[in-house]
Amino acid sequence: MRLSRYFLPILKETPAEAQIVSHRLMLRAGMIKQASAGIYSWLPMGFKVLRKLENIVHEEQQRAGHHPMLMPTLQSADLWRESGRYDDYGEEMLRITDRHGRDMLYGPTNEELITDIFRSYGGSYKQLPLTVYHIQWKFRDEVRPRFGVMRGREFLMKDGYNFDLTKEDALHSYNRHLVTYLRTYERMGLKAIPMRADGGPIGGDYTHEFLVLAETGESEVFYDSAVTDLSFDDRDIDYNDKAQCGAILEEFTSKYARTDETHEEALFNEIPEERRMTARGIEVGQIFYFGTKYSDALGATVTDGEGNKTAVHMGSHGIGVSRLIGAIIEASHDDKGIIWPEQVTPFGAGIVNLRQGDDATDAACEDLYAKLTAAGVDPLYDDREERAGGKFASMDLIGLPWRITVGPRGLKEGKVELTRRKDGETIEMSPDDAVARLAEIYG
RNA sequence: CGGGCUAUAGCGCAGUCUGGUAGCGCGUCCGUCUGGGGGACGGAAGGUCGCAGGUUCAAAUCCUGCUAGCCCGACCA
Repeated sequence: MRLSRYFLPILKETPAEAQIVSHRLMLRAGMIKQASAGIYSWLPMGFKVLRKLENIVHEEQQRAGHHPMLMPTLQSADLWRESGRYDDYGEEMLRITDRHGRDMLYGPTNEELITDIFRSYGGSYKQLPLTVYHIQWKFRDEVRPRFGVMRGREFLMKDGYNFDLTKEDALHSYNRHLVTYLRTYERMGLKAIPMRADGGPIGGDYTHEFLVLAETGESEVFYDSAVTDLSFDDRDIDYNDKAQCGAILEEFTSKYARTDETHEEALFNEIPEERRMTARGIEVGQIFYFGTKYSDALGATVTDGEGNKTAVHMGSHGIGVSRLIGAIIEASHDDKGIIWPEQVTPFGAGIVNLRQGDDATDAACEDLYAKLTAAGVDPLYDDREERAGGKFASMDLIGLPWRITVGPRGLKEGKVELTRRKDGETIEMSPDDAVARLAEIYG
């Protein structure tokens, strides 16, 4: 992409409403624009990152055999009356009346709808196990939306639902989801720690939240430092292997790690003192096993091998996809701007032309742009009539992991500079070497 | 939902107390010089001062009502 042709409204000054760093940087980097309280438009670069996150979620869900689908944002109140949650959910649920006077709602989650779908076609245990999911906009009418996309009212969430014949099978689904989540967050360059959680309005005894450690996190967390040493490292997983998934759950959840909601001081104090950590975290996902709560309420049954009707065991699992962008920025930035992990960066590298209009420099940049594009690096070429300082500041702000700096001085020696955003490390090399290097990084 | 606050040009702000022809910085557009970390100079465009009503010869400014947004707390993916 040529920056001169892109829609990237970079702000030099911070809009007054933004308090936390991810919100400020997202506004300044031209990723989002507030439409009303807690509701945002996603501008091209923000949308690009959002799509990348969605893709990672899709890939990891489908790798585990979960099926993508799409349910509507608007739902009928009838289903929610049937489950009893129409009244329980309270003011957070946005209620709407259509022209016929029918009560509708903008879905805050989809347990009812998916259970209704399942029961409509259900019947045999032979269909099980089944896990379906979708990535769809949700609405929760927060009393006080804030922090940009971190606590919006409208937000993009991946929510998945598993249907199993027995509790044992459903717990395997639970474990399997934990594994997919570990891998998903790792692929986004995030360290998200599973912590024992509270069921909340969705309910259920088995539930873990995934938290990204960050100073601005909304939850206070308590954990054994041994959990942050754990690393998933792209293991080869057989998602049907109950023992393997169970072992991973055991490995990642047996150490103490809890939010303030479930924290128990006595248990915490059993950890050796030097490993007792208190910090703040951003919740980016949660998994639940809630048994037959919804299948009982809504009559979602299957016929088992002996001809008896039995309620299916269910679980649900969510990832706050739009919130993740905020979480990634909170976890990865400096005073100059965002520092994107390579896995989710909107563009693989930036090309900074220090002397726009100089024939040799322009030609070198064009050549780099073409080669990087061909190599799949997806470069952003800053071809604006700007001075060097402005271009550097813009690149630092939007936070692409790599920058190629092209100027007449270096070109005389046949060199450009390759700079890593994370630490500013700069190496001079030939343009072709820079292309090869980036092609390898993103290959 | 309790408490606090804000609304003036695309963004950040001053002007409001004490009513009298709406300003600054950044950004934008044009030109010249410049050219490796937000450069200089010259010129230009851009505002029913959140909305409605009232007081007044005169309202961004005073009064009333409304709307939107922000912050702290309680609550939440």
